[in-house]
Amino acid sequence: MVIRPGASDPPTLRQVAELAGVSIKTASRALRQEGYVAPATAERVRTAARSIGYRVNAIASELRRGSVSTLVGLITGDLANPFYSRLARGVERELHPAGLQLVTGSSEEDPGAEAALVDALLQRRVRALLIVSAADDHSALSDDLARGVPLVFLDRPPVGLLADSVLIDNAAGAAAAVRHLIAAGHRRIGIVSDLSRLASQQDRLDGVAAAMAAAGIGDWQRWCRQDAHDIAAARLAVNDLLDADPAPTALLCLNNRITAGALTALQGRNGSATGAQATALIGFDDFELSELLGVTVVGYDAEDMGRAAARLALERMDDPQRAVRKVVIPTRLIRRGSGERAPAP
Amino acid sequence: MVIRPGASDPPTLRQVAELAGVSIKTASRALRQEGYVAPATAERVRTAARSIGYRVNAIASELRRGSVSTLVGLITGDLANPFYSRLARGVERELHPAGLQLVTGSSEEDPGAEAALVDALLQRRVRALLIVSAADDHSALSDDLARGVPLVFLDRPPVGLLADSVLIDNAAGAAAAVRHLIAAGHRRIGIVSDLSRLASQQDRLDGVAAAMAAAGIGDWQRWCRQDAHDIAAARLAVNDLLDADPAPTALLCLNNRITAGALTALQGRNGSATGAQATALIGFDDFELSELLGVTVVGYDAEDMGRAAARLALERMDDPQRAVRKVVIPTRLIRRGSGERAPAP
DNA sequence: CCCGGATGAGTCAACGTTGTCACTCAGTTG
DNA sequence: CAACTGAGTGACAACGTTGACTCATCCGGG
Repeated sequence: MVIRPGASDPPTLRQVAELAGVSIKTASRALRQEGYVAPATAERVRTAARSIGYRVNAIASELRRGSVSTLVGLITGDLANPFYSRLARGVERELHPAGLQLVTGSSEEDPGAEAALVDALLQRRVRALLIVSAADDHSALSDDLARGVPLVFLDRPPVGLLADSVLIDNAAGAAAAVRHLIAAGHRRIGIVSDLSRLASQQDRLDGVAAAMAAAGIGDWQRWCRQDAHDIAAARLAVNDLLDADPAPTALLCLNNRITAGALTALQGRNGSATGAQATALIGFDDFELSELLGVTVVGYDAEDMGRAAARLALERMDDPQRAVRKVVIPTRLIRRGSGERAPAP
Repeated sequence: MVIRPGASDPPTLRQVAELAGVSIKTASRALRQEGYVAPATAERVRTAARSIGYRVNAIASELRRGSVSTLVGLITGDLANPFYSRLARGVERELHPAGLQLVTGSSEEDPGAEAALVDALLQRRVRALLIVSAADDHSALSDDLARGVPLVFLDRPPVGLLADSVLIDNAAGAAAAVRHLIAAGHRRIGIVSDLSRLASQQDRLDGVAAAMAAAGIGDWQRWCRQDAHDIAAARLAVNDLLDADPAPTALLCLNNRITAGALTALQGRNGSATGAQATALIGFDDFELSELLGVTVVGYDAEDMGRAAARLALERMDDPQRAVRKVVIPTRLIRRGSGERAPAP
């Protein structure tokens, strides 16, 4: 036995009851305001509880009530990415009024780590699981889904599984951006995307392809660079594109990190990321200070995505049998200058 | 009784044991790799567990083992603020190898909401509680602290309580910024700060006062604006300052939101936030794209703060009796141009 | 050949709470 | 005045897991 001075066990209901001179059950009733307790007794119990700093043991309480916790799990790729943190805020704000709490975990985009997290959260009997998945197959979760654990896929659709999801209208947003650039006179448009295995990136590329095809541009893939997963890789990819001959006159960056990398690359070349002579630029995902930088983006409300996902989860808790739903978050082209530049003559 | 088709209870150890034809305890031993189980038996148990999708019930397990969860609580003001989300990432990265999980909650800077969150997390028997507190008194937590719950205060020090903390070297950072501006020739320096009740803001103002005094500048408070809690308020405050007569020739913004507001205000006035003729500017807190914008800042490593806090918590779990520690995160003046501009003639 | 230790397995209680049932005692009703 | 009602209270079991025991068997050494 290890002696840990200063570390004593928290008070239990039994101690409160003894102090108040009642049975455990009466103490429980008094604290939970169940009724059928004489006002004087209830007051004695409350005083006793306060005096020893009693707090119900949620672990015991949950076990007794059938192992249903008040926790909801959220798995993302990286807590510090503004997109994910806005998602998280939306989720949290929607859960809070329902008395639920958020447990977060980062997969760092690693399917193995993600599976381990899912497992840990389900062991903890979370009430629902919201997940921005890095995995390319989710059939392993079908048992849990069948068992009634609300499962909501965010940003990337479930594969091999029928579950609720909240997705961005990726293809439409990317297509609109391409059309916007083409309308400004561009024909050579550099496309930079993140990991090609991510469905969201694929969808954006599909949108690009559709818009290019509609405009009769066949060789766009010459100026397409994929798998730029961090800012540094994006910068390299953009520099590579701009060194091509002929170089693209416009850039479309398929997520916020890539846009940041592109801005850095452009600044390195022109001395200014936003100079009037610079290459036209549209970024997918809005970002802080994008307005200040005059960057045209394909925006959407990330916090609202989180809220929508949380709502889907809450609704499924109420009715496990309802039809599977897919919420599509619309995108909006926000013109700020960088996407409206005509190609250099 | 409510019928909820499709929602069945998750499998228990007892079911695994029955299926494998062993006792519950043997099943437990096999799954937990405790030893003293014949290889063939262990394999039968594992197969049974897999076939029915068994997952230990962490709630029951934790109760049995003394109500110690593997959760660590983190309370911040706003999940989506990049400062907090970096903190969270640091915490999470340090906790993960220790097998602990992060539960997050936002107080929205409201002491009442914060108290409710603390209560909920302690009811859940979190292993430790990390908190960026909006409250101005923490003596209510002394019971829990005495009971051995590791409590770590982040960014803002504990009041009325002796507990571990991780603080930024606010006064030194702010003083360095002021000295830097003075060295560039400025005498009228506008200061904009967030809620004055926050200790971190007070400390930064103390640093400002010290540096001003050392330079013999006595009337600096003329150009000091407080309680600018969001970007819009900061923009207003900065505009107000720049309309003063005489106007300040430099600005020091005491957090990241204020800097964003100031940049917006400057852009509104000059057409460009970074134009060479603009007012000099230094921001406290580094931010994404600050390099791109050429903004001089007082920076520090927020992720490292989170890691340090998590480490303090882990160490206190090992030794509840160790002396209270305060980790001070150093700041660094990062010169990017905006803080090096001389006053307009 | 018997004893001691290692191995494999099972029984039982307990963690702290809450749902169910049962009991007591006033007060009311017929 | 017996039967009934309901407020107030308590005893007990159970949630699912695991630690502390116990028990049987087998094997090697003295």
